[in-house]
Amino acid sequence: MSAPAPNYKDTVHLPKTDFPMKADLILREPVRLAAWESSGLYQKIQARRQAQGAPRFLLHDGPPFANGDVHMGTALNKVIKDLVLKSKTMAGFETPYIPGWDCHGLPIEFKVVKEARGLSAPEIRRRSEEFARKWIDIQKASFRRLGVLGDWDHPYLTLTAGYEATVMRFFATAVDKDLVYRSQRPVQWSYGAKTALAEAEVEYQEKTSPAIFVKFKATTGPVAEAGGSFVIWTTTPWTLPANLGIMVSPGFTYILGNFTNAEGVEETLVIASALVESFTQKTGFVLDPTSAKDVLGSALAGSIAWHPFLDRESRVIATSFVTDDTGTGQVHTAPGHGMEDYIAGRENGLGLISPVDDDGNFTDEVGLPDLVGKNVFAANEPIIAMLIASGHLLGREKYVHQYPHCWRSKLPIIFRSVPQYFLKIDAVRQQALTEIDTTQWLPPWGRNRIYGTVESRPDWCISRQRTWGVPLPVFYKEDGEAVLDSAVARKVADLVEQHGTNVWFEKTDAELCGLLGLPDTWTKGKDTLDVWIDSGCSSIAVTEARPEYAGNEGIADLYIEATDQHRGWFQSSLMCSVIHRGKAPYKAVMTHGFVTDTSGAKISKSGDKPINAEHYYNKYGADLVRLWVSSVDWTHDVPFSDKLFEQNGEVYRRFRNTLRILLANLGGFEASTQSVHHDHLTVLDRWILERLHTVTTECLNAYAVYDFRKVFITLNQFCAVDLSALYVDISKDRMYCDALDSPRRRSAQTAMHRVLDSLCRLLAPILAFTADEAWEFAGHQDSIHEHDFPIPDPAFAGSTATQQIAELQKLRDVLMLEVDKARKEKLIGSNLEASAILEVPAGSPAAAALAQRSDAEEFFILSDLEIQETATAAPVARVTRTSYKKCLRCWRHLPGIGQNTAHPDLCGRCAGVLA
RNA sequence: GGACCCAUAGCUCAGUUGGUUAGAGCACCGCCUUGAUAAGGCGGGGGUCGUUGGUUCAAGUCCAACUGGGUCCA
Repeated sequence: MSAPAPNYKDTVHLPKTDFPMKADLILREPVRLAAWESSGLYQKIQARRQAQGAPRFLLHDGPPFANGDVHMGTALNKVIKDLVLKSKTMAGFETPYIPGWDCHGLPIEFKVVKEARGLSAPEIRRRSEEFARKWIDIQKASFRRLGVLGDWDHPYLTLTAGYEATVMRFFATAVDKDLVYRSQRPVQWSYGAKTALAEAEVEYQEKTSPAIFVKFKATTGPVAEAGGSFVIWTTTPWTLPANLGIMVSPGFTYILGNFTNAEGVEETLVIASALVESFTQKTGFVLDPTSAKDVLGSALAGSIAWHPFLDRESRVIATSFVTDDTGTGQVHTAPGHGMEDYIAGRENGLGLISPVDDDGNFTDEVGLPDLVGKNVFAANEPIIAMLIASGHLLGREKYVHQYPHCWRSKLPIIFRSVPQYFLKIDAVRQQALTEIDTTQWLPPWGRNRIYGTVESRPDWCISRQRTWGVPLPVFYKEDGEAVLDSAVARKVADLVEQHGTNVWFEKTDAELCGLLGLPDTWTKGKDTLDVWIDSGCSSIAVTEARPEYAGNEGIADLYIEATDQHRGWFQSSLMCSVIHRGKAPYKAVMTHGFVTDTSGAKISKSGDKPINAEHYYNKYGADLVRLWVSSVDWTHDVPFSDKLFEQNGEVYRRFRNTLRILLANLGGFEASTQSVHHDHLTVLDRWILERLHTVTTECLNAYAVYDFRKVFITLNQFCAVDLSALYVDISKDRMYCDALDSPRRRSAQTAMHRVLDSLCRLLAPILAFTADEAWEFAGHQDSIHEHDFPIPDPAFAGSTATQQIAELQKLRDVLMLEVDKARKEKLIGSNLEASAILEVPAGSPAAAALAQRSDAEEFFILSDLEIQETATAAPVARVTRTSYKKCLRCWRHLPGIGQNTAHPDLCGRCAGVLA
């Protein structure tokens, strides 16, 4: 007879929102991005700050090389920059961002030349530019897709005429300051790429070299008087034809004595005393102790020895370059083939021989007809054979060491002397070092990295024998004399600014001289400038020149690149800036680690499979990539794997669902008219706002020091622990079942509204798309990115509610343990079916926290709770199944159900709501 | 060989100026929930904090050495 129970579900205020649970980032992000771009979001953001007269924060973009896809390392770099910019923006700064690309250089030219041999210089350059522009477009699309905001329509490119002219004018400045010279000097030469290489273009790889002990007959000095020979040890036999000397250490003690090997060969030799034992071990020559005599290195210096296979003397000199860890304590010196050899040779007037051509083959100058035209490494064995034949080889071994290789051709480099142009580093070194110490380095150990590099770096070889680059603006007279004239360089720069650098390559010598008003017999140089000069000039060509940056005088607040740039761009920028304006181009420099595999080994390097960023933003969405970046410790290398990346999917879902439930609970809430004054908020609401105050403060502090990981962790825990597990769960009863405008419900909505607003703002730099989406569903017409970070509300700076809730949480833990036992014993199912007795020590803080019984019941999400103050030392809980009836609307089991005749199945509260 | 960095749960990491029983997220196991549901809640297992010494009433935390991993430079 009884009528079916009314369906009370329709009377409950369930959360309601159109904000989708499923993110569909791959579909939604591009739509939002298009809206940002078509509305000119970046420009609006900057314009707003300009109108406010906001302070400027200038992040100068380091130009990635326009070559290849955006891999996770590139994405890491760009997203970190964007996190900095977005957070600085929201913290109140004007943050103009002009992205750039490094366009010239060997890697591009290498690919172009590989595809087609025998191209003319202008054609190589045309194809190189096409190649660079293709990759700029591809990379640009990736960076935009990742949500990086900036002036993408007006980036800076090092290949534009204006930029190239600036580079030439910088060269002119250096000439004016007498910092440029031309010299035959050993340079690191790649015969694979046929060019000199910069420090940063060299990578060390393991190589096995033939190490040999070679006898040099003494002709004068103490060794000659004993009828003996000097002995050198070298891993580069091919440099012996260029030998002009033997270095010894003046302080070492040398043993001069008779040595005999197993075959009975007897030699009178001189060996550093510390190395006699290893010499014997490696060559089999044993010293006869009775013949041994000590000679000090300083006594050997000045002797003359004779070259083992050329009709030439080799002078013994004393230097500080000799070590006693390997070899014989006597160092083969070929000034044309090594930096230390060169310095020693110059100081001692040895002269210089460098009989090797661009291809790494011996020239006529080598003095041995059989070797002419042979690659130097292929000449090692013939030279060794010759030494054996003449009896000059005392021993040989295979020697495995780290040897410098060309970063492009992967071939071992050689030291070779060719006429090159150099920048005098000594003239600016002290200033550069001083500037390093006025710069802030993040992390701090970066200071030592660059300081050491700058302290020890030799003069900067700035010429390259390449085509795809800025021409080195020098001419040569008929007799070959180079004209280093800043006025000429500036004229070339003006010409280039008008017509582009191709004019240099397309015009004949005579045409060019005509255009520049030079004698028509002069010829143009064939070198280009090192690309590190290009990018090193960006503070002149961009930071100082772009109107957006006017007023900064070329000094940026921050540079951000990977840690390898300490010896790359950070250094070249510093040197160029010190030469140009006597100051560092940056106030602070931040470096991040490399993306590595999970074992810590470098990936995203040529040779290994690069991890393409496109794969990840197309599969998971840009916000997932951004979230991953924010979760990572950029001060060290960043391990990466699919599994690690996907771990963040769970975190993302938590953020999204937290935003969603807040939005859903706020449906129909008018904050301006329906908010509850903070004096009338419930303890629970007060508590979450106190937590929000703390979280906001922590996040703002973390953003200020670029500690995005701290923001990530703080917000994740706030959402997971405070909001999801506690606040949202606990407030459900009043949100769903109270009257729409009950004070407790409005109190919760007041708090939730604030939490949502702050959460969107704090998340915005990281979840650029999702935070904006939530912002839209919260009823805003504009973008979250046009707003500021939340300001912590001092009304919630205290901790009265926090302390009270902390007590309740402890009691909750005790209760939940028992509730869970009861559930596992099938005594109850839902927590609301429990009847709990909680004993707390009388007079304890816990007892005080329970003073508001209804708050406590709500907090524990229990309907039948009895509290007893007892003499127990610690709180104790007991749980049974409740005997109360269930209210069919709010599902709590309460006394008094059935008393309302209109709604016999409802509790008093619910009946009241429906009345 | 030189300089620097790192070492805490299966994974990624927190652990403030040394001070109760070392925490979080993810993963895993069990239960509840169908009114956040391609969600949510509760409970659980799991760590001799790289090793060995030292300072201290007290060390994951400070010092030294060592081991392992990494980066840069020779």
